[in-house]
Amino acid sequence: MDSKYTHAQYEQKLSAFWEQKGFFKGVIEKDKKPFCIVLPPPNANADLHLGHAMMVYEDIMIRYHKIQGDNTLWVYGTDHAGIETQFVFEKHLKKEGKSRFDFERSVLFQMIFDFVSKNKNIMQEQLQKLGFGLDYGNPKFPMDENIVKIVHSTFKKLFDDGLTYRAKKLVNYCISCGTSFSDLEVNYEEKEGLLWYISYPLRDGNGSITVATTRPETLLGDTGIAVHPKDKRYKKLIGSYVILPLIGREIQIVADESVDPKFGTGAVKVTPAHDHTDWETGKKHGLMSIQVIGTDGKMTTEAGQYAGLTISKAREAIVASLKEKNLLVEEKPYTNRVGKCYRCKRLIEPLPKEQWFISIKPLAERAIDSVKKGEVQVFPKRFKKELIRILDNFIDWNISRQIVWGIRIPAYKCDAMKNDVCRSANGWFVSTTPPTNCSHCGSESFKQDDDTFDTWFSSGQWPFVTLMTSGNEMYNHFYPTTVMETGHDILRAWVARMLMLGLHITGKVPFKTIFLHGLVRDKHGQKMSKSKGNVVNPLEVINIFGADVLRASLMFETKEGSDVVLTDEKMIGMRNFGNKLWNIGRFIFMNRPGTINENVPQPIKGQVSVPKDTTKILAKLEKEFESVKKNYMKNMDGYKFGQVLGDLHAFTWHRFADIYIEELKGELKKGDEQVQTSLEKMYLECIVLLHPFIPFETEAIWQVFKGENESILNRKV
RNA sequence: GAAUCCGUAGUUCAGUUGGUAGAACGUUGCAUUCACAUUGCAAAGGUCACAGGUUCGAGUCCUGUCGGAUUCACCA
Repeated sequence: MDSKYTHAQYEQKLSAFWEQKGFFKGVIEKDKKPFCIVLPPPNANADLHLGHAMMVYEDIMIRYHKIQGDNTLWVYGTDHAGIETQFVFEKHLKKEGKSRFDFERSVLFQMIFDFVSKNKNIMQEQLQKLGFGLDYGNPKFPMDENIVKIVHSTFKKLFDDGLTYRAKKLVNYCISCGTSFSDLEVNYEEKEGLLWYISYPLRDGNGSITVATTRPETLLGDTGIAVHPKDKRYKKLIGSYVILPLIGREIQIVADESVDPKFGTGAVKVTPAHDHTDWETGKKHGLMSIQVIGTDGKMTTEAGQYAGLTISKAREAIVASLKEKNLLVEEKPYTNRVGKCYRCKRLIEPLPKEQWFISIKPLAERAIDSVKKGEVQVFPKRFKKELIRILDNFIDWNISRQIVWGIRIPAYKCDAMKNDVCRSANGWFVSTTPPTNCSHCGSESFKQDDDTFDTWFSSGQWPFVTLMTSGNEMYNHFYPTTVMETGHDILRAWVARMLMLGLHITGKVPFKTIFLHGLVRDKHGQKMSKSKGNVVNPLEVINIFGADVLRASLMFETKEGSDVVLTDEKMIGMRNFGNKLWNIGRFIFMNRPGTINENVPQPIKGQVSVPKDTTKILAKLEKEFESVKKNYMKNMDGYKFGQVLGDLHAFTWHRFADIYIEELKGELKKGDEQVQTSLEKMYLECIVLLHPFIPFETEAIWQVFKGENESILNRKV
């Protein structure tokens, strides 16, 4: 053995060894206890980052349970990450001076597909570098044909169960590009403009109320006025009506907490059809939504005498009329943030568009029930309350996305609408196979919804789609999965949805336990982000220190579920620990019976060497180790991995090496067989216990002692 | 604005139903023909954020204040 452990010499070799031996291949072993984790699929659009490295918790559990003799499966897959991937891909296109509008839908889809396929391979290599024992031979991707099929049938079931509906929602619409954009694609900029103060007369003739707005032209679509419920100025007006200037519509004054009494006059006009906040306010108070601006950028017929005018012309005309009628109280300069199209830089217009929604309530109730009953356990415990709160407040889920890169919604709209059934469904029908005619009236005139599913709609089905597509036997054996391990930041976006969809589609919880890890921070406690420039690249760390050091550093001195601080000092400490571990082995190995040790120390002159009671010392050590092992099992099963690594670190280094080996050093060197075999046995047991945390080095040590073709993962007990 | 978490040694963090304050790194001193200097031995270093309360006893439980972080909402 060398005097130092060098990771570069072993890591890649051992990754290949494990893969070639097929230790992590998904197979059913009926006589063993199943233990299954589904990997939170990384987005196949960029390099590995520390968030992925945190999934080391899963590898620890998989390796631990494999060593315990369970039938383990860690499902591998990547995610298409709809909007984000399309956004990343368009950045690449932009470098070539192109945009998505230069391509047909199908061509664009294929281009992104190819881009993602290439990235998927890179992602796999990088996960292997971390030592992750995934079932790489059976990768999953949402665009796989068999997965798309299940996602389609999930939608059909929800549709048939009456849990989907069509409703309007505001989208970020660009009039000049003629399409809507995701939130990612809207750039907010400061813009100097005016704030207009407009007077709305009260219906009962007792005065008026003045509102401030940056968009007077949307006045035509006003369906309410909102004030803060505690605002003394307006308290007595809540519930009364005003006459909408120029139009004459009677609209009500409502109280809403979201209004800031300090802004403008403390009273705001509510235009649900043309403003995101107003949309929410309108929904809360049951206000109508009247669309006065069309997708062509011109005023609609709802705008009465202003119909057909462009937005800016309408604004001028309306301000002029208000002035004339003495309803314009004031004009003040005002700078506000406006959304601009990232492509053409023009103003984004929030406009209502029909989309698919899922009724969450019945799904959420069932999910809450399963959490409360303990059908699904949550670690750390504090997130149980959080999860219930999230499910309780879950609003209906809009699953339509106006992008190409995604699973296209299998909903079709009939143009003919010949019979009543057809008309009652508004002409929509859902079919999991491409239809040839309308399922209501038989008409051949229909077209498919242009929209794709929200990414979370498919990833929300991930646990069961990945197992179902591996065959019925796999599904029956491994579902519900044992643990869902992920970051607590996606409890709402992902975990809650998996729970709801899993329960509705399969009738079972998708996982028995939820284990949540924290975020990685720098030494100042700051969240890592590219803009702060404090990002640690895991691939770099692996190059310098090795994957074992990265893994151990993420685990050492952390409490389950809390955030992790990753510093150079910690990584150096873990590297030193790895080296110590190696040298303990080296020392025991070089004193194996039969090996000649030339360095047997001579007794120092004048000092009487007292013979040691080695049996007694070894018994004491054995007793100490028994308690370490007992705590190990308890804490591993209780998800206290940081604690476990800390205990093993302290025991192997500061008890086993510093105290006992130091004490028995002389005996070991003199060739005391009992001492040597006892220490070697215990050392190798420690190596096995440490394997889930430090897989490469422990395996390398194992092979030194047991032979090159041997592995901790299939050792004979 | 709401919810949650956190505040313990110079630094990063443990502290498991309340019972004498712990580790790692750093610092200081000592040790080298020794498996390991990526080492060993030893030492110094804490009003447990602050103020109340419960208790025989509080780092731990309760209330409030201050400071930090995250998530959600919002910026007309």
